[in-house]
Amino acid sequence: MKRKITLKQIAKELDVSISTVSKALSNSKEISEDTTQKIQAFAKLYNYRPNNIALSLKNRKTKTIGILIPEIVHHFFSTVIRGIERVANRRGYNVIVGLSNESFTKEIINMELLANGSIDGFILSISKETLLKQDYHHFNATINQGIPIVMFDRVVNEVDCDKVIVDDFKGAFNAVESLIDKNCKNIALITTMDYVSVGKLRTQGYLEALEEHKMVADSNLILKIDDSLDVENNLDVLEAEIAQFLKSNPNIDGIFAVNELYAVSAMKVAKKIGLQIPDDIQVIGFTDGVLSKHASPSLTTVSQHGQKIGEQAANLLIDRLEAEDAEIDQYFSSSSRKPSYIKMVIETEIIERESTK
Amino acid sequence: MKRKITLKQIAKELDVSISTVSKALSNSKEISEDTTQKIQAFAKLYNYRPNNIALSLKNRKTKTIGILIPEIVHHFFSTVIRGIERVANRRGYNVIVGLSNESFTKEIINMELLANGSIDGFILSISKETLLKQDYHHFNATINQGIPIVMFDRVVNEVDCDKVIVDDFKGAFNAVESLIDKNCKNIALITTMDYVSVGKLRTQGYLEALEEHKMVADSNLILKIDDSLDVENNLDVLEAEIAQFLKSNPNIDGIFAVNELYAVSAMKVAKKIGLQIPDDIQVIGFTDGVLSKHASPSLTTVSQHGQKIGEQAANLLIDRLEAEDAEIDQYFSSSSRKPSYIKMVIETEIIERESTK
DNA sequence: TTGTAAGCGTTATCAC
DNA sequence: GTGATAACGCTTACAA
Repeated sequence: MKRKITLKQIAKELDVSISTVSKALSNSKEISEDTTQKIQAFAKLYNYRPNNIALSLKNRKTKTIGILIPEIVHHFFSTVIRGIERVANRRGYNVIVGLSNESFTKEIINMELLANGSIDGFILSISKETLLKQDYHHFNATINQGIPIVMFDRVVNEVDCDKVIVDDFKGAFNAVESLIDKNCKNIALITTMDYVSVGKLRTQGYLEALEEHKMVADSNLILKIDDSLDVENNLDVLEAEIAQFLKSNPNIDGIFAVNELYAVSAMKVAKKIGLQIPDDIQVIGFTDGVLSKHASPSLTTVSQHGQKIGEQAANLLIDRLEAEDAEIDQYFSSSSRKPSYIKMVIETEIIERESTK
Repeated sequence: MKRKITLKQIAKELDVSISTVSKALSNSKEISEDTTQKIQAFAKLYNYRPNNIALSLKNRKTKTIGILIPEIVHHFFSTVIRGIERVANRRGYNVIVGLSNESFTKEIINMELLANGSIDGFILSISKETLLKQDYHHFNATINQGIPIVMFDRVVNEVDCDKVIVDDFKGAFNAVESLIDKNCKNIALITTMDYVSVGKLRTQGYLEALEEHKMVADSNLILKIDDSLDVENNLDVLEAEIAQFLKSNPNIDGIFAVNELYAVSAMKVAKKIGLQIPDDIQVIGFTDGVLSKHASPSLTTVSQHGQKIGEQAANLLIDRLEAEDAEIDQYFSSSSRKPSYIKMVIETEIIERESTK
């Protein structure tokens, strides 16, 4: 077993100094043609690669991005990671992943762990518990330490940083409007509790669309799912709730659900109680995942373009990191004026499938 | 913006030496009660945290695991990551993710990138292109450098390392046997090309089960999908192929598919051509993902327990990493005898749902 | 009880 | 053209 070779060892073998080796390998013209040749050949032979950790320590930057998300077994989030990874890789960065598992404490622990030198900046989406607690001090603390953050999807005004979001409001608005266009008269909403900002915004989009079209919002047609039920693993509970809801509102002829699972479950229940989709009832979901594509009938959805979100977030973060560098080079000071942050909105798009006419 | 504080700064502020600070913070009893108190208070006030990178350099270990997988937008792989992250975190490790995107070259690049000091060991699943090329030198090179690897799911005999696999053969065998028990007489197989080892093993399980029950395998009943078609994004092609297959073999009354997508697509097609599931035709898939759970009818599958795979892989890797440490401590040499590797088999389990009787 | 110094692997500055 | 030295932040013999 041959451990990785270091500059020191090369220097010793070739009987030159470490700095000569270092310079030769970076093609410095301070070093003679001859020695450079010799050293490079030797290095190649022994497959020399500079040690990342040493470089990180020296340069005070790690060239790695910390991703902090609530959950990874999740189509949207993993799509975002793929986007981040893609541009990170292209721009010479690595990606280190932490999962908060929707927990406030785990979010903080993970954050502090990575902030101690392991990463140059964060891309994150806030955990539900944090949103509920409305305690964002750890984000601000991190930013104050000089570690930039880019938030995506679940973002919050209380933290001053770059953000990438989808237009949840407009996405929902368009979805509901499209149901109206398709002649739905009694459009139901299946949503989450309000503290999840995206749920809230989508609800608002729903309400606004109705209003815009002079339709009265009926609170009976709004079903708020208590997701503390861990619905993902209690499908029966979810379906029972929806069944109850549909039965007590037989006039419903359109459903807008704020996520894929709710939409698919609604279709399932609707079929069970004998409704034809899309003839008796039309359904649109939010988030374009595997479920939508493969459900039967396949589900019309509002696509969030997760990969694009990830790509934009990564570009935003890396741009900022590299701008910092430039600034330090130029002014020998990074503590100058307060930076202004960007809020980037990714357009949603309705993907028409079989669940609507 | 206050950058993170270092030992040096604390030392200067408190007018003591760096080593005194270091010792005080680690509660060394070399240092007087008094100074320890003072230093710890100060450190707490300024929220001192040791710099990970410096520690990594000093200790020559990073306490981070490199995960290298073909794809992240994938239920199985993300489940495995979740498992890895869980135990890694518990045992004080971080997780850095690289995606090969099924490409040989990207796998190598990623591997070399991370192997230069960024990680202590790898957990990986081999890309399709690598399997096709059968070129595994980069894995062996990494291991020879003293960086341990744990492979999972897509593994290969040519590389000597710890492995965690599911019993693809037995899983398939059991699935087919269960179809036989449920009175299927003409069981079809929908599988991948042979170079994907898991596809091959599952195919063997299918054949063996038939044989064991004195049923003759009919090559007409085996459909091999050419996944260079990028079937995931060409559902129509896939469904057309399956439709063709089912129509030309109307006697099929049971289907075993080596993945979820094939199974769900088969159900869709079957329904379209008027077959009742499970009455006319029963279906079992492999890999228990979201699709299976939410398909209608919901799909009976062979569950792979991805999270458990991840957990075992992480434990295996960390055990080995920490065993190395102990060895070095004991013998001042790690180049002793050749280690023996473990191949851990995770049992599969059939999850009965509506697609079988 | 405290401090000095070496070392982890690099690069950059400066001297020879 | 080459090499010594310092520095990145930390730990740990070893000296004082």
